[in-house]
Amino acid sequence: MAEELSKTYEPKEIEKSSDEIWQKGNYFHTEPPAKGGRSAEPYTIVIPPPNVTGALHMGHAIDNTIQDVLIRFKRMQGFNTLWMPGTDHAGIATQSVVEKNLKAQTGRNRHDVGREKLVEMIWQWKDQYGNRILEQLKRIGASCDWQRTRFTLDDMCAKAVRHTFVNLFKKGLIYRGKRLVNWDSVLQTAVADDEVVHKTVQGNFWYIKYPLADGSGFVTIATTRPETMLGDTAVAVNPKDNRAKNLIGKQLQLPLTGRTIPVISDDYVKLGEGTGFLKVTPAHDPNDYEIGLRHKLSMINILTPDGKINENGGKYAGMDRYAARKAIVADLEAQGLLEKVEPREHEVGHSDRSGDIIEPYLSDQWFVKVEPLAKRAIEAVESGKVKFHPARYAKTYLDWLYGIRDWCISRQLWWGHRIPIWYCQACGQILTGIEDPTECDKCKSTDLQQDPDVLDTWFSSALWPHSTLGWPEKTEELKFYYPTNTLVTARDIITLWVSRMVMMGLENMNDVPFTDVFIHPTILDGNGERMSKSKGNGIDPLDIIDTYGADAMRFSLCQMTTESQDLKLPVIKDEQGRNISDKFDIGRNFCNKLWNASRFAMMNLNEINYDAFDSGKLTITDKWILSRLAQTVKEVTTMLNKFQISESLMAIYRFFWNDLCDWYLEWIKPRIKDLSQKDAPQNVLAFVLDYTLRMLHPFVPFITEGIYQKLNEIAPKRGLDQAAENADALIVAKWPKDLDKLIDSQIEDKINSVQNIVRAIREIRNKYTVPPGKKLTASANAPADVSKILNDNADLICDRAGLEKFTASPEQPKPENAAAAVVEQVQVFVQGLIDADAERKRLEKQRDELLAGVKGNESKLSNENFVKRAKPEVVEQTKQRLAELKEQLAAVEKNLAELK
RNA sequence: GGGCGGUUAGCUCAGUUGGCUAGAGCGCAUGCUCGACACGCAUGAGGCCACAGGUUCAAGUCCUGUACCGCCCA
Repeated sequence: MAEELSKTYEPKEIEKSSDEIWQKGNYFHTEPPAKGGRSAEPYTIVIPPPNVTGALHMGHAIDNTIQDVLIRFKRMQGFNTLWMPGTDHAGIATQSVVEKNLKAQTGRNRHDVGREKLVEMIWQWKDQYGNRILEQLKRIGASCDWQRTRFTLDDMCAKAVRHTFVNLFKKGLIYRGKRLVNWDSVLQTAVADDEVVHKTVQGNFWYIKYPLADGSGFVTIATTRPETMLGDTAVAVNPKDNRAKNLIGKQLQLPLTGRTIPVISDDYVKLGEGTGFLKVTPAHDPNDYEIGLRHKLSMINILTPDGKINENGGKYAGMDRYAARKAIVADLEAQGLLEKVEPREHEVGHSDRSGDIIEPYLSDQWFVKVEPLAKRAIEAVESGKVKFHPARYAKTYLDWLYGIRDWCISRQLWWGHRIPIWYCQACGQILTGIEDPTECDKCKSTDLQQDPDVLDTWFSSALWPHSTLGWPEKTEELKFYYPTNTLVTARDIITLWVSRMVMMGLENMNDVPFTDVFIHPTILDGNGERMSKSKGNGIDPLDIIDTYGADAMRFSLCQMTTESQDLKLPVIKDEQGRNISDKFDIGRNFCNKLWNASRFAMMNLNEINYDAFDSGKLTITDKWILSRLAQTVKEVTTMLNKFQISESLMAIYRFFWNDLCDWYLEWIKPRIKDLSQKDAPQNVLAFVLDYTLRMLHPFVPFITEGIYQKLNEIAPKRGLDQAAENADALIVAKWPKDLDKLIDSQIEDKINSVQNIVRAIREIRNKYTVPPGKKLTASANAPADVSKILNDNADLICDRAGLEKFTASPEQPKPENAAAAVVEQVQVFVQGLIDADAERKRLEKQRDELLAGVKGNESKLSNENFVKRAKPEVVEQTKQRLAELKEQLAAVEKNLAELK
């Protein structure tokens, strides 16, 4: 005999026991059919690899909950499902954490300890904290195939990176060039465009005079970065600028340097803006760089890698760039060349990682020539091979790819995939290869030196969907699971990662990496701000799990996953001072309700006898709940396939709470205790509970698994026409299907009428504050067909409305001292209630509402154009509606008149 | 500067291709310890759908503009 469920829902216990069941059954693991796996259609998701030394935050929680919902749904539908987990080495983030620690603990920097030692330290750090986040993901129930966990720096991924680099290099798609890069002077590395955040800062516009070399006057330029004048190689004007036209070609004396520079004309200078004269510093400004190329200007670098002025800065050499700015301004002022200073707000790029102001900096970098790759990636989305959900995000992706620029892939870091390029020290030849070269293929020298830089982390992440499956080897996994199906991620990563995966997938595999991209909302705090550690407004998912339970958190997150782009979670503090949010109440309340409804079921299913059950003898309520179940299954299945996470969950919520708990469970209470009647409601209840658990399982896996196990003990045989196949565990139970034959709209209409009568009577009871235990008598005046339905189901009405007697008939007059209500075509009379004032108030309110409805519909119908142009069925509907309203109005008015 | 969103009940959000009296959860009010559940039950109050125009018989929904908020790209 199975024991009863505990009185209150204890998430911790059930999370533990359910997880044990899943581990024991090894249900998360999968193999392709060629290696003994289930032969079924594949369904694959690759996890967006979180930072290996990161910690779980709400973004991970929602992202991975959604992936788990999809994977569990597809697993139950019978697909051979693979959810590939893993982590990303996060080059800059990880290295800078270790460097910071090193500095704090020993005062040394990376150059003090050297490359080999530092990399060793980072690996140690990774071994200590790496996978912490994966352990955390397990707590939210992520059913990843953990046996396949990958890391972007592991051998399998490294091999893919090497092959990709060499292939692209040989195709001429990787090249080295001197380019202006975004330079982070603190981390001393180039960073990608997308690692630069633009912030508005308060600065100045310095107006500086540049004298003409012939002494005939001067021109004035304005700049926010006066120190860059040390690298100026021209001053530009717009060719159509009449004031400046005659100066084109003349020489200027560049102050503080002793150099002369020409005045040139270039369209880039906008007419009528600023002073009309633009200083050109090709080595330290992207626009000036373009101008420099057009006019073949020399490019003078004035900075050292750590942000100081270099030897080209004359007397300012060695000064920090901001100290130099002060000194230069002071010197200009002393020489009378500073015209004025204006405070000015302007945009300045800051490093996402170090926070330092980014300097455009001319240096040798490796680039991927992206255009040919981008072309195919654009085509993949435009042709519909890759679909975004919601569809509007395709535009973000396409806009970025249309305007794409070459991708700087080298990083001056030590943590990452080292660039597989060697320079021959004897002849300068550049070598690469799948294997490390030992001698120069040109001069046979063995004096080779590898490029010190590593690759951008996104380079390896871009390969994730195929590298994790074993590419370049033609593994069974790769053959079976690639292309994957769905990628679930946030919108801020569409350009950075999604587009690059599509490009690389097409390049290496000649096929897209996934067919659907689901973009979920970004989680913000109650003020609409991004959650972050520094702001202290972040919510830790583990705190939520401790407070509410993992299922409650999942439920709430899914319930909030609509098509909106942001998801606000107002933050409150709990007693321990932790950040939580009462938005999770809905999930906790739901889980508690599910637990208790199941408890009720278990308490009443002990004597269940499947063999005595005759599905031909179902009552109207049995048929009704089965119809509602079938309808819900249909909707949920459709919606989940369209990524409508919230809508599908809420459909189950409404079915479970508003149909099953509010009505069906109450209606069967008397029957289930009656030995002569109990077989039908018990078996229907077991069946409905079973199927409800199945539908809910992807969303709230722990609690549903726990309840399912109990159900298997208590009611091992269950089903309708035949006993259903029970699974050992809910996680591998079959997703409900083929229930459409149970949908019966006539029965649903009948029960709906019954419910409306019950609600009307309850309203009267409430208005008259009738004690809940007091039984009343009620009657109804209704057309013959409706009367029949109501009389047939009088016991259902009496049970739920607290009546001892209910009868309906077309001739029923209003009894003395009765309160009256009008519902659809029915007048309900509740006897023995005699508060004329309250009654009048209630009826007058209803009369006013009806009157408004009548007027509205009448005015529509008196409009010729409406009758003429609206669709006939709409006109017909309106007429019918008006007739109904008028009828109800008449009934209400009659009742009002009789009150006097 | 360019692009994409958002603005609906006190709060957080739904609202399919325009068409019954615009919905949910939380919160609020009133009444409820009847053997599943007070993390609950019943009932109720609460909306100029940001603003201004336009299209249409009909606009929360489509179009134009304005304001504010957010994100992405430069």
